[in-house]
Amino acid sequence: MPELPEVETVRRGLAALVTGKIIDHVTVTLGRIIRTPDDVERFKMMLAGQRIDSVDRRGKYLLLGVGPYTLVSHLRMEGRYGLYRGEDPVEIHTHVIFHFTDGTELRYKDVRQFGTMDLVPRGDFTALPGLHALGPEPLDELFTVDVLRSQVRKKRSGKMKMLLLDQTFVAGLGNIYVDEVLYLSRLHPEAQVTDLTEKQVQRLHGAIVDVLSRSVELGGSSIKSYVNGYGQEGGMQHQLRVYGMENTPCPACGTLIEKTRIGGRGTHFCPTCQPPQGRA
DNA sequence: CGTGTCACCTGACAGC
DNA sequence: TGCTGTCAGGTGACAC
Repeated sequence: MPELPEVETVRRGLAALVTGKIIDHVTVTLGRIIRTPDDVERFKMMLAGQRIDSVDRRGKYLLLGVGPYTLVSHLRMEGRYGLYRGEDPVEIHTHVIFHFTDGTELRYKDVRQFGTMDLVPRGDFTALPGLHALGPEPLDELFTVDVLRSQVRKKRSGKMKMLLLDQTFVAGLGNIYVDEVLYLSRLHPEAQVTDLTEKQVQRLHGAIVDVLSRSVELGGSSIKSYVNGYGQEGGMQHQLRVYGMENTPCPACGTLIEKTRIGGRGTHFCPTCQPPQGRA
């Protein structure tokens, strides 16, 4: 489900819905979701009585400030949150429920059960390598062409598709937006990182910022099941140029969009606008 | 270090 | 109808 724009949309919803609420107690019906601490009972004890005082995001991670802790939540493929009244029937695939003192509940649902929660000392992410080693935040004003260039120059080899999926390179891109960014940059997904020209680095920077910021504005892409904290779909799926558009004409040149498999991930591109040699 | 494969799960869908 | 195989927005472990 979620890449940066979807997680940011969820974050905004949660910030409005649960900031200031006090957790009375927590119910966990699928212990696997809770990674830290390793004892689920301890997880529940630590959260009882705490107030949610912030909802932030880093890359694809949601960061809830709860008393002396940060609750780090990763939705992986299909995790989603919703605010319910206590008397609302609990839907299938609900695995964690935060019961608030006002009678409402924040529920975490996850069909594929891939999502994770880690409760760590506030701001201390050293025990979470995936979060700790995250690359620059692409919608931060500090993410300049210079920053992107230095990230690119760190790489000795590799294909563009793999580079953009690497969360230590730039945080928050996933399979949808990587394909969209490569299309807008006119780069073939198998182009070699080391072959990037200065001009291509600049185009890449512009494409990353453009695609992600447009998607955040539209509330993300709803491809299958994604909805925000209010249960609403996003609007970015209607603006995707190549993802999921195989065998339809490229909006720029009319060539049929192709779908292949690179690094095990479905990869969509226009063979004309994104030639293998990567000139233009 | 890079890359390919698999595993973690369930559900949707195509094809037989 | 039902079976089988494939695929899905992510990441981490593992083998070369």
